[in-house]
Amino acid sequence: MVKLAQQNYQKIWDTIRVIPQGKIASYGQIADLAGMPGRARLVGRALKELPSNSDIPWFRVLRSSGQIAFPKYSEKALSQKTQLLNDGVEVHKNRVKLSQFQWSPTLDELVFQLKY
DNA sequence: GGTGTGACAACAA
DNA sequence: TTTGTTGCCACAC
Repeated sequence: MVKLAQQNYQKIWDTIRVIPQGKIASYGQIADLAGMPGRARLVGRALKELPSNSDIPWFRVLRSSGQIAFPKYSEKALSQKTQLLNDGVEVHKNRVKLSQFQWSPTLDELVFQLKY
C-alpha cells in the first residue's frame, strides 16, 4: 500500500492532462474519469494545491454549468478566460457553450492517453 | 484522530 | 437567469 492521497491528486492531474486543446471538461467529469465519481470537490482541491509552475492545463476545467469557477472579474477568471480563448474556446460572460466545447472522451481515447 | 474546508453539483425558488 | 441551500467526503492541519 502506498499513500493514496498523492496518488489521487496525481490521477486527477493526469486526467486533466489528456483534455484535448480546444475542449473543456467539468470538475465532476474529471472526477469520474479519474475513478472517483462524485468527488468533484476533490478535483478543485487538487487544482488549488497545484504548483504554479506545473504544466497542467487547469484552465480547461470548468463547472458543470460551463461557467468559470471564479468570480467574474477576478484575476484568475480573466486569466483562465484568456487561456481558453487562446485555445480556441469561445467564452461569453464567463461561460462557455458546453454543447459545443465539452470534451466527450471515448473509452479507447482514455485508455490510449492514460495507459502509461 | 477530530474538525473545518472546498477552483463542485444538483436542486429550489 | 441568478442566487441561495444542501449534500458530499477526502484532505489539510
